[in-house]
Amino acid sequence: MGTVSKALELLDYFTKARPLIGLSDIARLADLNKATCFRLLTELGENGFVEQVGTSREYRLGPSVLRLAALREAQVPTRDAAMPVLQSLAQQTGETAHLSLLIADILRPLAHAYSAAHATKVMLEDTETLPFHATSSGLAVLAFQPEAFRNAVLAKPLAQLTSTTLTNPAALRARIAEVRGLGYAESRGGYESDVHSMAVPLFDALGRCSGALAVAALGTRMGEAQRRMIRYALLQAGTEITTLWGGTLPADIATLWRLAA
Amino acid sequence: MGTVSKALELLDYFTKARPLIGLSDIARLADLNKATCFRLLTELGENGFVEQVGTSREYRLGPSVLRLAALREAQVPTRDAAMPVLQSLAQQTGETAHLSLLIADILRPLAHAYSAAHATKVMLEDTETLPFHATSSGLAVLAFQPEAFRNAVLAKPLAQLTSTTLTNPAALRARIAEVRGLGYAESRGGYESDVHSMAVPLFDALGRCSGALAVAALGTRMGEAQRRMIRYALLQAGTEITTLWGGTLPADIATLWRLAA
DNA sequence: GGCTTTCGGTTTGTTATTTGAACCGATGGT
DNA sequence: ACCATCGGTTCAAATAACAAACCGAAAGCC
Repeated sequence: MGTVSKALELLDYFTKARPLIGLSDIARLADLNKATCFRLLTELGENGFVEQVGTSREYRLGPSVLRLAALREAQVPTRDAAMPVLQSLAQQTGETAHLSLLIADILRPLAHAYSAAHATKVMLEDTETLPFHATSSGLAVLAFQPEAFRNAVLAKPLAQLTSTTLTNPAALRARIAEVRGLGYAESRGGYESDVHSMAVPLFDALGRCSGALAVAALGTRMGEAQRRMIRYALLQAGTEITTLWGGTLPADIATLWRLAA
Repeated sequence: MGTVSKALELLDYFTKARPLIGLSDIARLADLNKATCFRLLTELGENGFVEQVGTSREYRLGPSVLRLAALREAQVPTRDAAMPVLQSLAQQTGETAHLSLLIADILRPLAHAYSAAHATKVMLEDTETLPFHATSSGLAVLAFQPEAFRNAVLAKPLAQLTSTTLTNPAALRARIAEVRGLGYAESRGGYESDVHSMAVPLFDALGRCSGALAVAALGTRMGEAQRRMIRYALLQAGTEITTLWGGTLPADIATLWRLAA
């Protein structure tokens, strides 16, 4: 791995739960030599990607990322464009809606919207990564990736997150094929035991699947009628976001979604 | 300069006016060998910091920056916290308000707000960098930096942007000392000949000046009464934003502002 | 159609940067 | 007084980055 990747990877260790990291800590996390790590952090710091704070000299993300993100959104309004649709999806379904993006081969939540309809709702403030095999978003994305990508994901160890998580590669392949045939994915307690969710893939301008849109609800609320309602709202919202992104639905998906709606 | 800095610098060549850049172009811009540049871009791409688009394989900023910016704002709500104040400042003064941040020794606009009061207003959609010597924001920030920083800035060539731009280092030093004594800065056509502006410095939690808040108006509208009104609104808004950032005004500035208000 | 330029991308041997272990002084807990 | 750990530094050894030349494809241009 190149030096640049090592430096950029350091940025990935900052999360909501761990916003400040000391030199020794981050060196351990990244499995890098402390001196190397120091040099990388210094260089990141000189460019405003991290900054040091307080007397303990811990590092945190710097202001440079703000400028870049603003620029990216100005060019490709991914988040801003999707946000209203996401909010209306949450309100329509009365459940938690969230949108995730495939970034550097990892599926990451980008935005979420909650509904006020129920006192109990699925929260995902601190989720950093969505496992492909255990979430509806992951399955939806996986179903529309090149075979090579799927193989790479299924070749890695698959965590048994709950008692119902599917971890058998062969079984997952069958499941994914099914998702591809339906045009949407469903997960019943595969990520957290009492959460059910449904997701649809989202596509970019070249027809590649670049993310997923999902609705997550307590399993106890997921009756057949509710499921049908959510599926309908998801297909609508998925079409809308893909359109807003200037994306194109693959013809077969477009057909599937039209029939299901 | 280290490899990491070179890679990060590449990201800085993307601007609103130049959102897509080809390999050869960016190599020329950065004055790097094409092979080197290619490797850096590839590595940035693998981490989602840039992506290639279209048949011409040009590069643009990738989605990774979104995630990092969201994280940064969650930890240090710089932009989100300041935005409402900025908007109210624009509305109050009837002119264009903008906020800039000192990032890696460069003063960059982070956000701006327009007023609907006049059909003619100062636009700064495409401004990427604010020259320290020729803008009120620049002077305000410069006045409250360590001496070494000031020296470094004044040692570089200073562009004569308009007929009234001050470029003489000695004269600028006197001007900056004056700004330090007043607690705010003013520029009359130093950046664009028909634009006058006033700015106040903003401070972080350690009392370091980390940015500036400014109001820019057409010079023809900048009478004495208008200037007094804008100065008052600026001091209020500057205090407010510094407070929102968890920053502390240096005692002398706090006194100056109290007296001026 | 053929000539030239420029594009994104690749290859190569040489060179300079990155690396890791050991080392500092400071700090804090026992 | 001791030990562990912190952020940061040093320097020889190892590795990754570099520049130049090259490639096929596409785009002007005659």
